[in-house]
Amino acid sequence: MNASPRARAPEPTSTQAAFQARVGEVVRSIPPGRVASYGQVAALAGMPRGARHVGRALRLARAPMPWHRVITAAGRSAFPPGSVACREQLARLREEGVAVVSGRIDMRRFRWRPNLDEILWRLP
DNA sequence: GGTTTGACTCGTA
DNA sequence: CTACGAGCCAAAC
Repeated sequence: MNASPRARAPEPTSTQAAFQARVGEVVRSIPPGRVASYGQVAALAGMPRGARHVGRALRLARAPMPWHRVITAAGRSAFPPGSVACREQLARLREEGVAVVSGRIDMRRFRWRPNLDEILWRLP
């Protein structure tokens, strides 16, 4: 056994792990050519006001996932304008056919609208 | 313990 | 249209 609990490698609690796993499921469900806001992903992952936590979950994510399809509710990249991450995100979205005008995306056109089944599948 | 931080959001001006 | 502030909540100090 591990005699020193403090020596244990930093692992997420079951709650965090569950949330992060759900974020991963939701994000991987976003089809190419569509985008979702952080708040939308948070709600679908079971945390209605956890928009900020989605960002962290994506940053800490180990498994590859289409993180570039998650943008702010205002239709912009959450990364600083002009940053490498921002440009890569917008470039990836453009490759998928998402129109990016002045660093902005029309959420009314490109926002992912999961059908009822997709929503129900990830309910607890 | 309290305080700050952050890949956010929303209302108000 | 942009700007600002309050609200949000777990992690990191």
